[in-house]
Amino acid sequence: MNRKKLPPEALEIIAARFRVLGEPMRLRLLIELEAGERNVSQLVAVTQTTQANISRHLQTLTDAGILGRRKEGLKVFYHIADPGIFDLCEDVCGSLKQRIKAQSKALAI
Amino acid sequence: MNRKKLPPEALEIIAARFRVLGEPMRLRLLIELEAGERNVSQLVAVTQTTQANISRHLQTLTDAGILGRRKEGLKVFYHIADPGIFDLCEDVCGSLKQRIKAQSKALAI
DNA sequence: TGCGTATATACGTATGCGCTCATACAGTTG
DNA sequence: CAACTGTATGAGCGCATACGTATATACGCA
Repeated sequence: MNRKKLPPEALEIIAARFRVLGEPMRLRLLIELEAGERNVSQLVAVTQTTQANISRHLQTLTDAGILGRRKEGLKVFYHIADPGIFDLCEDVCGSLKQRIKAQSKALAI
Repeated sequence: MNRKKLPPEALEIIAARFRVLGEPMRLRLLIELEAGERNVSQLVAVTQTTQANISRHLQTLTDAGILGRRKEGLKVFYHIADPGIFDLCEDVCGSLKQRIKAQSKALAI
């Protein structure tokens, strides 16, 4: 890909995507939803924070196209709409592991 | 990978990694450095911002293990230390393209 | 040693965002 | 309709951080 040609707006869009994933609570929600769809109350119960907070994070993730929603009566079920997200996490984890390993070797631990 | 078992600290570390990539200016620097190592002045010239600002971003990227530095006299040359970063960007771009395509289809453009 | 250049850092400011509380909205049930 | 449950949202607070200005540090050279 011709990255050098990317205009500033494109960079901003890409950066925004990264920022969405830059919150532990949102990663927590994604991991929880990887096992299957959940409604808001279920997620609140698992994450031990406010329902308002969860709702906002879910909205952020949905706006980013990462989650999808489905209403069923009073409840709203969220699910992973872009599974590619987990490849990203995998890459990051791999990268981090490699760095830790290199540091360990450097310190001769 | 057993993501469900990831403790909060691990999530914070991963999120921090994403946050580092969540700034357009830093992405700009990474793209510039993809073509080869550059010193600070060269990067300042290309990015049209303050030298102080560039220095800080370079430090952030270096602390994250994404960049490496090499001093040569007065100049400090930075280079990509973790090329895996570009795979991440590639994934994000692919994900975004797919989403845009889906939206286009939905709107019958 | 003194001067100029390249880079880093201290400081203040502004902005964004995550969080909570309270409340509004939507849908179900009596 | 009233009462209740589940979810979204407005308002305000506090913190993190990107940015510019000014200054400090590191290095080469005369």
